[in-house]
Amino acid sequence: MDDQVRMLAALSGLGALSQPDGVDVDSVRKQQQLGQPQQDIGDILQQIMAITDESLDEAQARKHALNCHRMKPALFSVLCEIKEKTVLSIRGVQEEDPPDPQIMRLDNMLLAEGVSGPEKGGGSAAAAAAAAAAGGSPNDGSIEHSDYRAKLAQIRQIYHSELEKYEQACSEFTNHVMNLLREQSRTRPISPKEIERMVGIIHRKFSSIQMQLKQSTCEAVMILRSRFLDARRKRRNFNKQATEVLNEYFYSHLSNPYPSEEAKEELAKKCAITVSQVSNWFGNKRIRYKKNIGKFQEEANLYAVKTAVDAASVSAQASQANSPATPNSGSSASHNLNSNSGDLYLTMHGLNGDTYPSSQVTSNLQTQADTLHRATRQTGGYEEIAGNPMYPPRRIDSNGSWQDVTTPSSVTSPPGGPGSVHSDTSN
DNA sequence: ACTGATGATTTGCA
DNA sequence: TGCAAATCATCAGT
Repeated sequence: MDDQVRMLAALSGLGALSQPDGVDVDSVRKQQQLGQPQQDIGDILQQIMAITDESLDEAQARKHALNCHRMKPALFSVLCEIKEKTVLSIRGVQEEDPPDPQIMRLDNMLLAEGVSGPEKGGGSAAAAAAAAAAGGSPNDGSIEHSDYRAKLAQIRQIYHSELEKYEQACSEFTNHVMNLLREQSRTRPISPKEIERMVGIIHRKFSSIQMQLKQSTCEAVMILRSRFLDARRKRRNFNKQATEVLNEYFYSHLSNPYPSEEAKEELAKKCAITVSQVSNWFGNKRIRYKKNIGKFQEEANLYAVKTAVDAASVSAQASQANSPATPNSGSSASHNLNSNSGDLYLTMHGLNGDTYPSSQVTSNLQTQADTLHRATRQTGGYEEIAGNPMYPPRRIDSNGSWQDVTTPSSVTSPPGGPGSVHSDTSN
């Protein structure tokens, strides 16, 4: 306690000594020049410090006495000057406070993502971009779109409610501190500038909380976006119809399952997927078929039936239109995606050694296919039915090429032959 | 939770 | 550049 008194006494002296720095202490000097000993100030300070040791009533009485003391204004003025000087020196170091670039960046980002911008629709552009980049069918896109928007709205809501809480807490705390300072300003010198500075400090402290909030919101948006933009994460199986179309093409071009660019485009259109998805599908299919032909044999036979039935019905229609016609006239007439004939039809045709009246073709093919289907189920493997004429066994040659064991590839997939829309035979 | 299927990506090759 | 092969990540059935 005595130390403090000495310090304060010294401080009061400092006020007078600081004269060379241009600090105006006229009032003190006047008091001193008027014969008031400096000791008086020391006494007052001593009394102030002693207040804390006394009971409340006593302190109140002392306080009143001090407030009425004739030296009080002088002391107050000295303290104000000292404080002003200290504050100025602190301000000189700390006060430079340009808008935080980090906050600005976060604000811009939140605005761009539609989190902090005008209500609703702000995030639609980002959502659309995400949905578009994710690819997939239009339906899926819209589902993703709404899903994305819903999640973004959720983030937005959390952000705004947290921001509101933050602002409320900030203003509450500021008010509290301001009231406290105002209250204290009655007993100690606190200038409005000092209050202002204190408010600034509080806001800076709170802005770090605000930055954290903005940062985590940005992170949440980024995670959300990456989830929607990363195609792998949002992988959806193609619908049944699309898979059927692709399989039909694959198995009807088994000797050379490499669709040309045009064929890919047409398949993509038919399946409502992208060309690259078609490429991916064929890439995967080829490799997986090659790895485990037996596993796919049943599937192959199923599609054989399907394509054969289709081909037969097409040829039936054709033969009805032009009476003396062979069954393959219909299928070979068109060798695009709709034909499904490929080398399969030739196989089926050769199987029976003769042409059928068109009305019988379908049922015969179906019967044979059923038998084969059963056989496949019983044997469950490619090896056992390798001799099955429904699908001539394929082998992968040393180059990894697709080759027909029974027929050279030049025969099964001639350029421009039935159902052959080949782009690359080098594989 | 486990597992096989499947669409997408990566890497290396010709 | 297109492909094979390996791998990843998710889906979907159990």
